[in-house]
Amino acid sequence: MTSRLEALCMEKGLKMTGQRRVISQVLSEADDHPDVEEVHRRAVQIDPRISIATVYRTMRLLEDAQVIERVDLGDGRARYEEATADHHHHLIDTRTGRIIEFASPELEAMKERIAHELGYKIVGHRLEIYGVPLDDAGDDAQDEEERP
Amino acid sequence: MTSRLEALCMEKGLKMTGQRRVISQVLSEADDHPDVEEVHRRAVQIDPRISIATVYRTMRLLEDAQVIERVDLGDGRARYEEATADHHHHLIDTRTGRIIEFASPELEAMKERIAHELGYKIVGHRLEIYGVPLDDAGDDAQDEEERP
DNA sequence: ATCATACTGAAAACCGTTCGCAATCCCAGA
DNA sequence: TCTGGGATTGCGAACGGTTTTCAGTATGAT
Repeated sequence: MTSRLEALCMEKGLKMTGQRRVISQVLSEADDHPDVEEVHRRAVQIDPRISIATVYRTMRLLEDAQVIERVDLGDGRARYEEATADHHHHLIDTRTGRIIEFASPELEAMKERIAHELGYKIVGHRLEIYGVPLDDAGDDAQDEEERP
Repeated sequence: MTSRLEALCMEKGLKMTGQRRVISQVLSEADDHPDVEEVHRRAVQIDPRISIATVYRTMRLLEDAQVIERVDLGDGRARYEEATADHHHHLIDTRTGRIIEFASPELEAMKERIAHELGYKIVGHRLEIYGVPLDDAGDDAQDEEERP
């Protein structure tokens, strides 16, 4: 069965090897933001003969083909998500590591305006919010020592 | 002569060694966002016997003491700036690498609101805008291939 | 001045990522 | 369907930024 991303790859004219098929499948099924190691872990479960180097190479390939997008969440390793048309950003739950995506047209407009005021045209941007759930934010939220 | 940051370090009760004094001086005089290697380069000019390991250690120390702040501009290495009371963000000129700081109370409020709507309390956040100058944005700005 | 303690330099270890190379695979063309 | 040759792979080595180890040194409280 050909996965969503595999179809996309073929559309883009990428040579479809067994490894790329497996990685595409893994990424199609992922609903989180896995890093390379995690993608490899999942890929190996489908076909044990996939090396981490190939995962690295394939992620870069898919990124260049704009099939996936790299997300730098400041934890020192690259994470990935499927490429989407709309710009969105991430709220990271510092307690659990959960990542919540959100979009805000107003925010986009405001950034656009700020850049313009500074004499610049935006070619890219990223916003990350680190937070703790409101309900249990009372205890150690104040001196939560994060190194984002 | 004791530099601004050196005074701050003493206030915080940090043991002031020769190396820390020099690094504090370098950071006090910096008006840009140097990475560790750059700080080391400048420090060595004042006292050649400072090792890069000490710079790494001192930067971490000063960061933990909230004397300086680490800025991750997505270029794979840590950059630093003096800690400030107000939250500000960075606009990076992708042509020249120039970094422009800016602050926007409205932006802060909007982020606060967004996080709140998602049920979160903000403990940290960062926004980076990558852009090109408006005046010469016409040529290759469209397909500027950045990997931020 | 003394001394325990914290700090330093140098080199090795680390971690995520990329590269070099020989072996292997994919697929356009026959 | 078979084949040839460029693209892709696995492995291990290399890489760049950062941290650590360890023996030697400097600091500042006494």
